[in-house]
Amino acid sequence: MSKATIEMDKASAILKLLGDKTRLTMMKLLDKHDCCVCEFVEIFKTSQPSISQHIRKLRDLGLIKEERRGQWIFYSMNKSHEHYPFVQEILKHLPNQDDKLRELEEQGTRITCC
Amino acid sequence: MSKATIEMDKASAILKLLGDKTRLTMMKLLDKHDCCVCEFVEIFKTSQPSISQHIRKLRDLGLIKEERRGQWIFYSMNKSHEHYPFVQEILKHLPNQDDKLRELEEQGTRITCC
DNA sequence: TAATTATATAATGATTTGCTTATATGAACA
DNA sequence: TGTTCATATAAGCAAATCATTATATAATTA
Repeated sequence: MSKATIEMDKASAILKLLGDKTRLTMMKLLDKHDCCVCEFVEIFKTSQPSISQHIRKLRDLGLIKEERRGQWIFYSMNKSHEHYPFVQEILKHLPNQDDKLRELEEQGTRITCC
Repeated sequence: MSKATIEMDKASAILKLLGDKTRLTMMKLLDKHDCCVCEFVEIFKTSQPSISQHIRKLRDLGLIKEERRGQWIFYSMNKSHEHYPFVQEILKHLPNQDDKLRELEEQGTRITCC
């Protein structure tokens, strides 16, 4: 029997995390691309600890996965999360954020770092 | 031309409001029923000012409408809000909350008040 | 093995949030 | 017209949030 609905506690916790512009943009990006911390630092023009803390919240809820590749740690959407369909539905309504990654590529920042 | 996506600022602001269990439940209820403040006070077992403040936030973003009916002020979903489809999509994933209103009816609280 | 790079965690502080109590407003009714 | 009822607003406070700086950890490279 498939899970049609989410408990209210779970739903509000997820929405709370997505209710921050930085995290919401991260999630939109992660839905299509794996990213590492240094890329987010570049994109959001903020400190590395700040990014790490946003990531931790998303990871604590299991929404994203972590994978070390050598020196770097890559994050990706956890598409097998119980409530990924819910998250995906939300992300679908948001404008594509790929321009942010394209900027990095143009700067060479993407390649340099990861 | 229909608006397919929401600006990130707008989306995160909406999600932030929905990221609170009380407001999320209110919205789920309001999607099907008009309610007045006193009903919410009963349902959420909290103070009237607390409910009023949650309502104000939802109203400030234009997500709900206010209508005075004599002594009472009724709130309802603003279904013509630019981003109502987005909100509705989210609410669709949540469990029905009608039992909360049914309880009020059984207590007589719903009828008494409104 | 020492220095560097990428990231996480800890500690701190300013801001925001969400509640509470107290008070104001506005309609209804006796 | 004064009292009551429903709601809003104001003020105050504790807890949560989000950034920052400082430090720790773990892999890489010289």
